[in-house]
Amino acid sequence: MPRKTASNARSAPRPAAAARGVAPSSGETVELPGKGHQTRQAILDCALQMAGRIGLEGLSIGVLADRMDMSKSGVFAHFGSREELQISVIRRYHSLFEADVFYPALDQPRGLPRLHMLFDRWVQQVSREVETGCIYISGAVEFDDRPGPVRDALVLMVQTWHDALLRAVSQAVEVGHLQTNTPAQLLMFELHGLILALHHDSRLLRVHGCVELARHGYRRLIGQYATPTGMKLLQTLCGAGD
Amino acid sequence: MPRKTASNARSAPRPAAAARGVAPSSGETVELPGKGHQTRQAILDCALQMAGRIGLEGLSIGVLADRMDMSKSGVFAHFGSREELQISVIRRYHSLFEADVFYPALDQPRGLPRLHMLFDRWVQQVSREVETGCIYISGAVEFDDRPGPVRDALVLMVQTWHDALLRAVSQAVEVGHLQTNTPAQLLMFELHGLILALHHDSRLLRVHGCVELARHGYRRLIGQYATPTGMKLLQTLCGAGD
DNA sequence: TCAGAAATAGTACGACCGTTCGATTTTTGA
DNA sequence: TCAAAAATCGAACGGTCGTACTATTTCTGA
Repeated sequence: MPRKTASNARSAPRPAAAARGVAPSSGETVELPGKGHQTRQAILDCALQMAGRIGLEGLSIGVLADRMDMSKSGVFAHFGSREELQISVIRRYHSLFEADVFYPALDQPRGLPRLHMLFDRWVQQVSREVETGCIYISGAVEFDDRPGPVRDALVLMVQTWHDALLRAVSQAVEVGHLQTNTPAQLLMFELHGLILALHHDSRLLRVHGCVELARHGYRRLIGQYATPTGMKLLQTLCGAGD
Repeated sequence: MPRKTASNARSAPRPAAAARGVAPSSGETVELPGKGHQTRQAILDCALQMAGRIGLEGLSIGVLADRMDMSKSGVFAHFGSREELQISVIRRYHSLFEADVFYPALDQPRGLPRLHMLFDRWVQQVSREVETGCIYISGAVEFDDRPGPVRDALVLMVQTWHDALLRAVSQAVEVGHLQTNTPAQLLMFELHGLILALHHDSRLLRVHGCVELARHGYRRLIGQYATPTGMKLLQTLCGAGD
């Protein structure tokens, strides 16, 4: 394979319009790179949906091409390798996750209100059964024992999200909604556990009302660490009941 | 494919020694079905290890045959189909799980002592990083969207284990270690979440000390529902320090 | 011991996989 | 408008997969 290497190195980063145009002259909705970018996004959306059902490892360029009414090589050219496709799917999920879960919560004031919205939207994201499953969770299981760039990309995204959540917890302590001796890392661990159990029970066991279980767990958890100020807020945020 | 169907129906349930000899004349360690059973078990152990790393979907009969120094068809004949192999692996994991986690805890008295040992051994089982990963957890993610006999088998095993754990919680209430108003289902959900978070953080993020996080979470969780009697027991079981 | 049964090997098939490469169509910008 | 560039196609390759079928070896029990 003498010339294959050179050719491969060329085709991988080059294909289609890879650059992210961030500042087009006319407006943000007009894509800078032209039509290639559009189809690439469409392919990614389709791939994301597939990956949510059968996993990143189950992604097949051939099946993807069929669903897109394109040729295999046409789809392939946008990514240059299956690995790049998988990474791109992860990145796409990340940006959708940010848009649906993270950014909206920034409008809430720091402390429990923001933390509450982060968790609430996280729950919604994970419990949407009809739609795309959570790539973070399925990817974690698929790639925890598979070193390589895909795993690296996944770890980066998950870590970023966890860091953001941990920051929200710390802020809740700073503004006096949670007690100063709150073990932030443990709290994060437990919140994450609630989400994972929700994912498991809703998708595998099809348990009825597991969304409520996750929410109750959250209330109990936060209630244990909340200051009096935080408790009042918590009751307002969660509505009536226990 | 006229005669293929008949031949297929024959080869699937027949191959090797399928029957489970439960009462051999000489002793329990002497296998009834002969040599076929031995190699079948050896294949399953190898497959279990592979599945723990790359998942049940990643299992390949060819690779399995290589590792066993056998021919593909030789391995294949023991199961009749890939699906049967996957199901057999799940069953094997289940019986190992029972032996390592469930049965030892039955020696403990009902209530918190037994529940504690169940959770403790569950933690150990999941956090063994070098060894086989947890098939329940990886299988759940792989098959939650894939109907079929493999999924059915998996759900059955997981459900059985959850039921057993729920029984242990109920008993802890009955013997007065946990308060009578303990929400058993929620407690189960939270315990399960701790395990899932442990699995995630130890394997994907490689977080140091996440076993301790899971144990702390457990202590906090049980502590919240424990009666005074239960609290004393809990402190004894967990050792010193909060 | 020796025939019948069980276990294993060998080979082949068709399907799908990711990837390459040259040809062709479509889009783009001066 | 028209040539250059980008996007897409079509065909083919080597590889792996699960499975079927036949032949051979190994075990087992009367």
